[in-house]
Amino acid sequence: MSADGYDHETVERRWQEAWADADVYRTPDDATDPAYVLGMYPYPSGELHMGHVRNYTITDAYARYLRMSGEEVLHPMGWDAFGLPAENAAKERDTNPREWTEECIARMKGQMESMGFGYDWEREITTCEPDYFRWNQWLFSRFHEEGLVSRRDAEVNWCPSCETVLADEQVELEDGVEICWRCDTPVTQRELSQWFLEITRYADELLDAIDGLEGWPDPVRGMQRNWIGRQYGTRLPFEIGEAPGASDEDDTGSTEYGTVEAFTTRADTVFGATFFALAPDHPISETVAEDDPEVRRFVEEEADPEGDEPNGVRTDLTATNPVTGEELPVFVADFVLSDVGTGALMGVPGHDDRDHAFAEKRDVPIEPVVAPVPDDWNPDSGTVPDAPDVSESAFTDDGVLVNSEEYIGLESEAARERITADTEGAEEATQYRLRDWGISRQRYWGTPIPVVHCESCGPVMVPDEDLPVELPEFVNTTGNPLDAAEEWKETTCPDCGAEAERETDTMDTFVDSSWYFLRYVSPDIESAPFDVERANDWMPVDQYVGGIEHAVMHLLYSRFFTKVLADHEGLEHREPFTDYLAQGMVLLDGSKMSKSKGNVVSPQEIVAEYGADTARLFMMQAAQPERDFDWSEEGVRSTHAFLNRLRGMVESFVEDDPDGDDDAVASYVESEIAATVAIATEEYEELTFNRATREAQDLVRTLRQYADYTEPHAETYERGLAAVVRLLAPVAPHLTEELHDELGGEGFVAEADWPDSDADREHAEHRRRLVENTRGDVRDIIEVAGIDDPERIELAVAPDWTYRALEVALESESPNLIGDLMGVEEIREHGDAAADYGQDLQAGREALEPTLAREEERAALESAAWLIEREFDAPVRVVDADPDAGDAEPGRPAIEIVE
RNA sequence: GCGAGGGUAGCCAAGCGGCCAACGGCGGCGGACUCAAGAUCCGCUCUCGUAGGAGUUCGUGGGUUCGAUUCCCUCCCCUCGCACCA
Repeated sequence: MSADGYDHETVERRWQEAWADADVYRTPDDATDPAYVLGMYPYPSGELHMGHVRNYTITDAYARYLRMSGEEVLHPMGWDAFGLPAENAAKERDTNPREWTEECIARMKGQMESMGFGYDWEREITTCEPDYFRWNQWLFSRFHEEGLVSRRDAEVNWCPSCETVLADEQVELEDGVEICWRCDTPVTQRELSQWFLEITRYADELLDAIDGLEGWPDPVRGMQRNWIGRQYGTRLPFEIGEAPGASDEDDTGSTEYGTVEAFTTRADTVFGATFFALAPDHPISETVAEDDPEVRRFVEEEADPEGDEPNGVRTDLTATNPVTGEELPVFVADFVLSDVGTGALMGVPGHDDRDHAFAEKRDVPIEPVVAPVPDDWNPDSGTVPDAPDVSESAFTDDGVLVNSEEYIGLESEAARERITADTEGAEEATQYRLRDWGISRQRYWGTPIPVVHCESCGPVMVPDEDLPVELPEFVNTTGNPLDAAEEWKETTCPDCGAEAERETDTMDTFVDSSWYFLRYVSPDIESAPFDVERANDWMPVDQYVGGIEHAVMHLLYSRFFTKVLADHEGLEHREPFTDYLAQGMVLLDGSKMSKSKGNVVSPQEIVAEYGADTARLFMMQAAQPERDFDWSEEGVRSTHAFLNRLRGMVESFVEDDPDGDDDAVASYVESEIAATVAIATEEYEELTFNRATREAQDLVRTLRQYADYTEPHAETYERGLAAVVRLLAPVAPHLTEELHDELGGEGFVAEADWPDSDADREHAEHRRRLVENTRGDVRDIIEVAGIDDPERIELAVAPDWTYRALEVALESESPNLIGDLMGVEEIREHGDAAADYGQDLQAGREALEPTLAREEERAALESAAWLIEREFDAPVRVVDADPDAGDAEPGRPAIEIVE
């Protein structure tokens, strides 16, 4: 391939070295509020894949654009270096995670450099290094001090054979049985003491502040809102007791289980409650199960919270409806989840689909208590709509209350408020779907949780001066290697000095990534995780780019950390990322590239064959950054051909300076250069590199046609080439660096000034359209008239008065224009022509648009005449139309073709 | 089920009230250049017609409007996220 292309390898290496030598991408510590452009740091798997290349080309192109525009730029890179894959790889290869990770990082860093990504490597961070993760530990202690850390039991997936905890992704489903991915042993659930960060305390702010994240895509904002899932409702107290006669032992037990609160968003349906249900692991269910074999059997064997069918078993208990006083049967049911609401609910089969299904199955009464609002509903009329038929399916919308005693006739919303206010013990309550963040991981390759367990003091934080708690040497064992590291575990209690044991869990790696963007600001600081003052100046990240798969967790955790740091560590920003771009996927034949499917295009191979610039430019022009697109070998080749052509043009220009005149053609090219620069700049601002690069490519075509048509004016032509080189520099940095050099440019193009242009985009687009329309008209006429060989072509620009008339028409508000038009002397004097044109304007009134001014139009046509001459091989003249002929209009010259 | 985003010519894809038979690219066809191939350049590429022109189109069916690919509603399909969430 390089036989007919340039030697990209040499070119790329030359400039990569030159950039490194000159520290082009360094951001000095004394920079003032640099533009912070950041791509999500990668997990060091060892291979850069297309998704990475796309992600980092976007940030690199944007960072380069900003740098050329005169901004100071912060564009760092690092490694999300902790995580399970390294641990597994180490086991397989009989090495240790550290070595493995280091090798991967070295390899990927080399690949990044070969792509020409301009990072400030002085700011590189690696989360598995003690210099980094000690601050995870330090932050954990700060969170603890602020009461944002708690420890409680939680269920985890446990493999009895491997003796380890499994992440959800490591549990496979086979024939409905959850098994360990490694040894196929059925997975069990285990309660372990886990550490939690109390993100729920920030739930309201995390939710409400989403409204302010205007630079985030709406779907992501929606996903976060959804994830937090705030719901307003009512907490209702239900007295639980044994049903009369259910037990012959005693009659006193009607309140022996006390009050259970149930959360509901539909307090207006409380009169329709016909049963009450408890989660299988609710304390009362567990107590009942001890004596009631049926309940025990259900809890232990039948309950299937994952299944679609609502199952349940009736107990001997009843629950007293706090509003009606009615005694409701109590079920233990598997669709009631202990971590949703209070783990107990009132069942309203008439107005809830799931309750309806359950009621049918267990033969529980179904009562309608809310009716649809009638079309002609008048709340003051005293009439009450008929109750709906809910025997077949529930009516789940809000409506008007029926069968609800004193609340009959109220609309749902009002009824909820009244019922909540009137009922003793009821109160408004807010529910969240968001849970506290369990960060304990029973694994080796992570940040040790800095806690010591002392028999008398309990869990005690490791004092700051003893941080970091480093990892012991890796041992290949079945369970958690930290558990096996006896010597490491053994320590003394920081409080009482007694013998104690270290916490053997490590932190979720999302902790690492929740603040890494702050560490780049001052990667070497030894006294704090980050330099607060500098972070206040440099943060937030102005443009963040990364995969949509992190739309919830990583971004939410980062927002949470940022808010905590703002509240307690002097950070003056409450949000980490101003603008966030979720880049689309690179597909192959319409489906996601994946190793397991074997449909992968390796960036390394593309770079070897076509070069980094081709790979980068192809990706950026293929689609908008947020869109998925298909990888296409054809597209890559045509991109490569384009770069070669551009290089050829620059070379022949340098070898042999043209000496054409600064004529009309040159002025056309000149104005196209200005238009291209203006439009491409706007597109770069918007990160729509596909449109920006298309503009640059179109300009190359114009320049080529120019040189093809005539001997170009050297200065104009060179200005065009230089503009293209700069406009493409952010995306194809190596070749443009080379071409910049060949054109005699000073310094690096990477540091050159972004071209400026005083062209107005709208004006330029009008001009382009005028030229396009005129060419099309000429083409039509030649075709229709059957002209084989035109002798000359005349373009007659409409007379002055027509422009005046258009102007009047645009401003006029009267129902008929003609009067307004005829009120103007210079129009009226053109008699029939004016009347005709006036009719046209009136007819097309709603669709009128301003055009170029007459002189601009004339100049545009004169400078574009060569395109028509070139196409039809006949001389073109621009003339003034006969002022009374009426066949030319603004934006539409009259065309005469002489055969 | 709920929420979000989509469905445009052979394919990808822009347009998001009048310049729309609908930008651009790919593919296809024809031509120029070449000994030839490639690259490059110039046309054509919904249907009928030599052409003027006519007809049928922007998921489906309605509606608003002088006028809809563009706005509103119904339904169908696709993608993504959430989901026995009380």
